[in-house]
Amino acid sequence: MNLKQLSHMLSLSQTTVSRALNGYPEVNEETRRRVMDAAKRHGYRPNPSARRLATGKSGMIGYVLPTGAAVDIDPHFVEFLSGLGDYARSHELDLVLSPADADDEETTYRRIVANRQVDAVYISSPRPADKRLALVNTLGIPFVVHGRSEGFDFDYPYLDIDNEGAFHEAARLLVQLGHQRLALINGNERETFAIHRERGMRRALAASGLTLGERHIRSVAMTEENGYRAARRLLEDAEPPTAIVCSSLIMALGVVRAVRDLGLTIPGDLSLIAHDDVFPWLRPENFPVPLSTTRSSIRLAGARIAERLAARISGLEDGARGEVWPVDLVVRGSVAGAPV
Amino acid sequence: MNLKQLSHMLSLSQTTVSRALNGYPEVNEETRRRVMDAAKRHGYRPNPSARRLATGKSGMIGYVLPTGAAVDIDPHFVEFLSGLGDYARSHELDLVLSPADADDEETTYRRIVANRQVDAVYISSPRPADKRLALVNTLGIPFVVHGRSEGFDFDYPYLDIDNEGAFHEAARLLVQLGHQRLALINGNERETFAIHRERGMRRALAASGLTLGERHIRSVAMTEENGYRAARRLLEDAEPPTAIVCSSLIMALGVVRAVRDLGLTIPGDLSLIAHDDVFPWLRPENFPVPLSTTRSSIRLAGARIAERLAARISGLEDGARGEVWPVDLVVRGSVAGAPV
DNA sequence: CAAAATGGCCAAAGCGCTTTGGAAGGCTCT
DNA sequence: AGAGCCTTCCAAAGCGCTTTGGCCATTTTG
Repeated sequence: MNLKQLSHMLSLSQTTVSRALNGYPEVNEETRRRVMDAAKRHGYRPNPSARRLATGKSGMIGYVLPTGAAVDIDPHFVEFLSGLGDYARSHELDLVLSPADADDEETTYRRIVANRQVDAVYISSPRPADKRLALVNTLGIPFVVHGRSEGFDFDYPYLDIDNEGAFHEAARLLVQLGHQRLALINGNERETFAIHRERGMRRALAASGLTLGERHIRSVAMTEENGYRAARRLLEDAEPPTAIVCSSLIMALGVVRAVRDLGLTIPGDLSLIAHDDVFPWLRPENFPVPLSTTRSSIRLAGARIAERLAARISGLEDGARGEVWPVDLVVRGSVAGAPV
Repeated sequence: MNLKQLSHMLSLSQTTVSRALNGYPEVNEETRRRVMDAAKRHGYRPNPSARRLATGKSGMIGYVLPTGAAVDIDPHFVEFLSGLGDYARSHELDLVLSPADADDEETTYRRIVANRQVDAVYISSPRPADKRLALVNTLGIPFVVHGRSEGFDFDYPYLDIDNEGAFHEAARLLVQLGHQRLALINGNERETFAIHRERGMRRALAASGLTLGERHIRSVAMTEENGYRAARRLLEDAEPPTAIVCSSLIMALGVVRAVRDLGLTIPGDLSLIAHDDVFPWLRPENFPVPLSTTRSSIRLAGARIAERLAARISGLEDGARGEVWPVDLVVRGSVAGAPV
């Protein structure tokens, strides 16, 4: 059933039927009702390919997926996707993933924009002065960034959590509990979120005249193994930290293992706070010692980003509105006063 | 730059240029070269929307993503996606995720087929007599199943690992080490892979006159917490198992925690083998006691599925070829002879 | 009361490809 | 020499929508 057939059986022109269906004003309400009714009764659905060709709109949102033999997709991605799906499902919005060589995403961005394959894109894990941002900005496709970049002379729409504030609060608590030597096990130091977390922590320490020595920062990919290694190096140092703040739950698993291997205890010898993106399959309260966390659901962020992308596509949102979500600090058994 | 312009500047008809570009035989090799050359020089790329409208082919593969407030996307999905991307990247194949209400995926399947949004789909985590399989089979869209179903009177193309064999081998090893009471912590019992694993284990036990009691099987969603709970119930039983086979690394984390909480040790009091899908962020060799595993890279499976989907789209593969990959049994410190 | 504005509809021209149904020219073959 | 056959190319007809420009009848306006 296509438009031609439908309009013929209604004895109307394609124009009128099309307009009626798409809510244009220049059609009689009575006629519109007739059309709507017939369309529903015959299960008419406009052919998206044809509509795309005519309008240039695809009704899909895009994501360029960096891939490569040495590239692992972040497990957080799945949670983000759940959130995106939560929103997209009820709006018949599809998501197209375009795999790209991680060393050359630009080609792919250009392709999907030139081909008008998607109406909007989102960008995740941005870095300062991230090229992708500058690119999509000049390409003129609607987008929303999950996270923040830095060092641009233009504004852009984003959704980020208050990483700096979160780690500031975490460190502040530890300092108040008497800890003097704190350490940070961070994610990739080139990503903005990691920079912000470090900044927040430094700020909290500085407020009490403390500093974060180079030896007390480790920036690594977020795996259990890296968490373990980082913790070992920190704890086997001549001046080991008495508290660690850690950028992910998965790394925290490694930290806990290292602590155990060294015959230390949490929170007796070491206080630990980690950031929790809220995975259904790994929960901080179930750690051997319930883990204190800075918590922010990445799934909710996914849903919100989908919502904003949809809004930007339909013109309901414009401008460069940045949105920063506060982060909860949830205190559990893994923090205690500094050992004496 | 579109076909019209290109053909005009070559003083050729659109027909000829189109044919030259798409490798049809009825065009002079000399002309074809000229066309190819000009196309490359001017960076001509056929408009996919137009091509879609004309041919009905989209050049994309689809996946219906079950979502819902109570539905979590499997973290394995991300690894699978990495593999898919490994192949798709070099073939300019995009993946479109269509979020669907987990209780009604049929509507979405019908939509994407009716709309010709994708050229092929893949189906994951099938159950016996899975409705989706019957559906796509009748809808007539090319597909490949990741995993296997059961109880159909038609064959279908799939890629699966030898779950039954893997768990058979794992259990056989444990029996040979003298274990008499084995337990299984499985995934969702309604999914085929879980059924196969249980079957494999039962077969191994039966071969030695042993059985797997109802109390010694737990089927749960694969989270750390569920692994913990299942292990506690098993180990606090009047007749606790001396060995556990576990369907995922994440659940194994919970098992290890339970063992510890109960003051037991691995492998002294309990031998443990888990299935490893090969996550970059959690590796069995880094468990407190290196974990024995049945191992199969889900990422490689993703790449292979993408390859087969592409082959089916282009007609290089047809029929209902099923492909079953063997699974490695990797023995590490977590298994030992049964306690005396 | 003529002129202008409005409401409701339509025919046809795109959108940029692929594909059908020739057609022209050169060749071989009887 | 004419029929028949390749080879190589082309004009034009889709694919199924949206949108432009206009038409007619009715209503409003000065």
